[in-house]
Amino acid sequence: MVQARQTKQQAAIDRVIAHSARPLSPGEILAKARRQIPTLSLATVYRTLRRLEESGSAARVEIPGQPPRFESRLAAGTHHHHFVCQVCDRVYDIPGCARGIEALAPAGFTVESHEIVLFGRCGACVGGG
Amino acid sequence: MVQARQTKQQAAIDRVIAHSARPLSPGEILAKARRQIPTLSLATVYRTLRRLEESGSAARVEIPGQPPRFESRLAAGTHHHHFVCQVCDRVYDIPGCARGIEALAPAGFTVESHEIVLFGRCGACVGGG
DNA sequence: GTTAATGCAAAAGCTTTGCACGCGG
DNA sequence: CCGCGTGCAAAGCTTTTGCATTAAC
Repeated sequence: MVQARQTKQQAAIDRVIAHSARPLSPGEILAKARRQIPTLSLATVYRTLRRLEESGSAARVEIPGQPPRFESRLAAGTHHHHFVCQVCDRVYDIPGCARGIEALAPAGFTVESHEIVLFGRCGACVGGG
Repeated sequence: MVQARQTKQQAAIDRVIAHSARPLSPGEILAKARRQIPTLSLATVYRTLRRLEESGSAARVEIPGQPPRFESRLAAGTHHHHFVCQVCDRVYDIPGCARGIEALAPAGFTVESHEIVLFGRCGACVGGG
């Protein structure tokens, strides 16, 4: 059912996400993609992100208290979590995962997935007091 | 510094949160509090929630992908996390916490706080297939 | 009597959607 | 050519804010 057309807008958005080392918000994606396609609209960014998300090319990253961000599935790889620097506001990918975290669920509950977000100071901001 | 006036709106909102076993959204809080104060406005709910949050009486619970909810500090007690049932959409408090979770942070990073959300099926929904 | 808090409504973000046109296949 | 994808603008939602009034102290 891939009636998807390979438009340059979509390609540009895909490229922006793939090239980013960290999850980007729709606005950031728009700004970066407009360097390639100045007429790109925010609506198209949202529509394309939804499509990328559904097709599995991009993953939505929800940081509590912040607007949604998106990252490339390719760049992100597999299961991982996120670290939010409260100083520079950057969001980092964390490769590992806490084993046995599902044991936290009450008896009789079934855990299907989980989300872990660490807040603190990144390496660049720890030194800065 | 406490120039706060003890209004019945604030008291009602506080009561609603304190009596709830799970985090409530601003809209839910408004609906419940209006049973006591029919003229209560949503704006007041937001303003009061902000005050309660600042004073430490209430805590904001951010579930990724969902609007913010609020719970009572008193009811919630201390450090805990949340379980989101993907069937009935309820949010449960989880008493425990994964020890050593801060070790996930990259070297040189400082962790100040963290957020854990489990997704799955609650006890009531596991049986329902 | 002061003045913080409220209620209404308008405003401000962010995200979605309707519609006509253009481009991809 | 056919119709999906785009761009624009308007609509929807949630949250915030301005202002006059109300009520707490």
